[in-house]
Amino acid sequence: MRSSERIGGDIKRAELELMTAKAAAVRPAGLTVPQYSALLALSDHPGAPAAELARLCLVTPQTMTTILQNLVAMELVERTPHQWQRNVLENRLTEAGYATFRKADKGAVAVEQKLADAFTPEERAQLRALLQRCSAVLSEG
Amino acid sequence: MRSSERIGGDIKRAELELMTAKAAAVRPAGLTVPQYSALLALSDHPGAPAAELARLCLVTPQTMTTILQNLVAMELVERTPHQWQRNVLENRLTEAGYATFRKADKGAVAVEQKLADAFTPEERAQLRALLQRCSAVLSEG
DNA sequence: TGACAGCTATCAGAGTTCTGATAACTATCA
DNA sequence: TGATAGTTATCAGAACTCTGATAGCTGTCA
Repeated sequence: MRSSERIGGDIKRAELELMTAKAAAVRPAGLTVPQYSALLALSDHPGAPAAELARLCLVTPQTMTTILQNLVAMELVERTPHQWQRNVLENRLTEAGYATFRKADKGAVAVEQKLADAFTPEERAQLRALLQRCSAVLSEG
Repeated sequence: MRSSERIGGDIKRAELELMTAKAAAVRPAGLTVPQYSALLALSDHPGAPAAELARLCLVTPQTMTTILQNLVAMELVERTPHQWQRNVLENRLTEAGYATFRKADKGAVAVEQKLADAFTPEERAQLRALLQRCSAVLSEG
């Protein structure tokens, strides 16, 4: 099997370009892409524990802990003990965190919009269906 | 724009599953995916300097240096000064490096084959064309 | 009540990846 | 010859990411 016949390379390259474009889009807000992803998840799930944010962002809990530590240091996120379960820490956006997220989100949405505009609705549905089949096949075994 | 409408998420998820599957495939050989990628590039380009391997693997030279350092420590790669240009270091697979690469490559190729088999030739061409359009659009601006 | 599974969090260690800055060599061109 | 551009390599710092191991809490079920 020659490299030129491998689908994986095309997926990787597209993901790489996506990350590069998104990184450039959220950098003016002072964020990295994983930090933006965490803020996005947090804006949709206020008070979610780190483990839940990790599932939403497709990373491990350890990774999310690292990301949250940096966001707390930047005073964009607050971690407070859960009212009932003392073992759980609730995460919430601060005022500054919400403002920073909105600024970064404009850039990130622009990237997604640019990507979406490159396809007809039919092509878009086709691409997503094919990608979802990739995910399904790969996660089988 | 809702998250469910974003193409980026599908690309990311597919790439994530691909990395997970490949990681599992090359782990028995004692390699990580980036290490395998470096060995693959090296097997096609014996003696290539780190900068060229970095371009082939779509990473920065600094990253490739880190990867090569680990591979040298594992005695899978040898770095020798270039005969003419003293500034350049040539990288070559050792015997053990070649053996390890072949073992890992079997697993990696199996993953690619499984992925390819999930599509008809027409679908495969379609998917690759759509992904390449993604890359092109994203790297424009 | 006690054992167990499943959730939470965290520490430790390693590998990958980037940006930014620095240095040295080669080749070209004024 | 000397300046410039384009290579190469590397150091320093930071962020992200994983595996593996440990510990506490909650709920269920025997």
